[in-house]
Amino acid sequence: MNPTDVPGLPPGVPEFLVDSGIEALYPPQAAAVDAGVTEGDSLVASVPTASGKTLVAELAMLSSVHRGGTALYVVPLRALASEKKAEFERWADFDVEVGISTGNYESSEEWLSSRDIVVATSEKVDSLVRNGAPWIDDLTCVVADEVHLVDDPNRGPTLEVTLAKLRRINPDLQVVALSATVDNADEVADWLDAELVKSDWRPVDLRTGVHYGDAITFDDGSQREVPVGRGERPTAALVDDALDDGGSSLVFVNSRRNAEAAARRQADVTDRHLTDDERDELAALADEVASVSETETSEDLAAVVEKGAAFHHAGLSAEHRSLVEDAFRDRLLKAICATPTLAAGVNTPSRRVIVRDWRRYDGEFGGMKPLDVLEVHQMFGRAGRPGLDPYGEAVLLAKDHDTMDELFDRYVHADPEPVGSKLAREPAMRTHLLATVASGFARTREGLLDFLDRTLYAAQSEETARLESVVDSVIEYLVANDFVERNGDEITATNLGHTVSRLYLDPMSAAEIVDGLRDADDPTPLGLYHLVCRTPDMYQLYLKSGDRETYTELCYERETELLGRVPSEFEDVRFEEWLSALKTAKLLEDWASEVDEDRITERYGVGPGDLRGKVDTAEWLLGAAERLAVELELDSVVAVREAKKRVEDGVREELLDLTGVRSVGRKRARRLFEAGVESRSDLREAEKSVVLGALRGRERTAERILENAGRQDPSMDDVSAAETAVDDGDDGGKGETGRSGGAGADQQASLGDFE
DNA sequence: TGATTGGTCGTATAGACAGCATGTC
DNA sequence: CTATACGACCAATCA
Repeated sequence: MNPTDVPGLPPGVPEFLVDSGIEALYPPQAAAVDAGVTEGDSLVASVPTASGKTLVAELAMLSSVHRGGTALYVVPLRALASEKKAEFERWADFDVEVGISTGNYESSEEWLSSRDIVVATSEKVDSLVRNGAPWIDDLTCVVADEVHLVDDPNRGPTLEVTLAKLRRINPDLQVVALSATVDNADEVADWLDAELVKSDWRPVDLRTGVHYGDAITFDDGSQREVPVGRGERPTAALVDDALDDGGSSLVFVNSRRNAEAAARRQADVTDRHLTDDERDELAALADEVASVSETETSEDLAAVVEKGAAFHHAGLSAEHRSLVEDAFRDRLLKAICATPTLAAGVNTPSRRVIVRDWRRYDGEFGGMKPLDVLEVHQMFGRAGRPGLDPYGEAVLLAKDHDTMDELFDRYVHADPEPVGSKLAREPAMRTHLLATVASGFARTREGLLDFLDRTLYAAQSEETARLESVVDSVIEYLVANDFVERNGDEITATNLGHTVSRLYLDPMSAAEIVDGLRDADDPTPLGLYHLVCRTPDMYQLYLKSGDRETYTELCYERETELLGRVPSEFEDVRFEEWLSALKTAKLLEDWASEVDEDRITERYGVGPGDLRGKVDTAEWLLGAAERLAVELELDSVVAVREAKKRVEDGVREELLDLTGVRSVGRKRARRLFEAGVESRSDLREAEKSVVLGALRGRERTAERILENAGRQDPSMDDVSAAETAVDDGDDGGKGETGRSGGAGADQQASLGDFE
């Protein structure tokens, strides 16, 4: 089928497709068109990664827009949202405008409602529905990307419920669900009243196999010799072998530490294959990587990047990740060693994929648990770059013959697991039942059950008894915590319940916060950080060896600051969790006390990405706590707001006025303060030479800051920097800056003890 | 003698959405 | 209750 044969597209689009090299549709794409995706019919496409799913979605959305509608593209990750938005912007010439809406970035409200295509995460869509965004009612087409994630215990139910709500709001809505190949795609299609297109077709040949001894054995029985030298590791031999053919490698391992260690070893291999030009480019890239942050992670990454390899995991900052991903896509980096993040994230295809570790530690399982077939197949799916590689290879590693047989059975010749709804789990129910009541989708127990009948859970499950019993116990919980009220049969959300639903909080988090704040007289930042850290919406840090003692001690030392009653050290299982929350809270307190980033990452054994993540979540939760305090007219509002501002800017109290000035962050604010410029008004009146000195003689920066502070004459012409007492950043590892009295001083004492 | 190999022991274990209102060094 | 790999350390072995 040719693009010109596709009905329903805006004029010019088929020709545009042909011009951009798409002369014939891939078979699954043609099947989707035959099933009516461009004529408003719903569809489930269960096809391999990189087999042209995105074009199917684009055809559906373009045709829907052409008929005068608007489309929504739902993704599981923020990074994917920006990737897709950029991709869809190629339709700008056809008057199709694209907007984006995620937690950290959003096109403005009225602008968004004028878009033809909006890209958003499933949580954001859920939140938009809860907050009654008007344009949601006018949608004509929704695309759900990676719909197999309904199986995810944490986030799957959100996708499931959101799709159910969108369909209820608009019964004529066209739903296009894109899925990896799963066993029971037909059930998903039944649920969505959609046609099913199922295919194994791939544009680039994929060969999967197992390496054992000195060769890879592929699924078709063929072999490729890849001898492993004496003392050499199989992974290194495979990376080397791929490079001999001019191909890159993507290695999946099961822990961050392994990713970093393996990347160091691979770097020695990739280093041997570099041209002089590549070496220059890599040196520049390494500099860029190193300058992202002054942390060990940054240095370690730069050290391997220089040799053409990299590691990739969630401890990296967003900048690190995109630098690595882009350079790998540009074929500058020859090998990446990654945790499973990469398999689910943005598009990073590679000639060869090596799944080195196929088991991962799982605390609940109590040991090393084999990865799901679906997960491994997702990794396999990264092999082969369309248009660049003649074929892709995915290889598992076996160290003995039995393992080889097992891997063939378990992964190479196996079908992926069926996906199943996780909606009946209580944490998911808590959030979604409250939201369903609060946004008026149901007003009674029966109404709730009726709504739930539209979900995948109901479509998959014969008996509803389990669902009913979870619903009942969750209603009890919501009533007991004053989120909903019962009047006879009717269930309505209280004001508090409405607020919690709109804030997108887990009701259990809200209950914890409300309890803690009610108990609080004059809460300290640490007390508030601990409060939000022990909610289920915050992932806590692990306790490492020795941490138990450290934080038990800290817990007693600062017991008066902690909100609520400390669980008993000896009787209560919650004590452990209380300590992890304390460790996490302490990290936030360090951050809000201007401890350097590298100091924090080292002290808590986390990466810069984790630090950002914790700070981000704390910001969100403290913002929510502030709103709750306002709602309940509690005295702690001011204390919460200040604690929030301090994590947001990463500074002590006395710098908050300065960091309120645009382009002044934690570093510059501290330098200015130390030079005697202590507030926004000081900035307007201070001696210019002092300001310039504090800013290390950066004239442009100084001018910008003075201007932002509202100074009349910001010009730095003819001003020379004054000497300042501030030491110059290279502070010999002493992260804690600032000793000036006020609120900071009493905290300083315990900080010292903590070392 | 120094380099390489081989054993034990201790230790640590993937990921990341959301409100609101704007912007680091 | 459940596993495994890595790195650090130290001892044994070989050129």
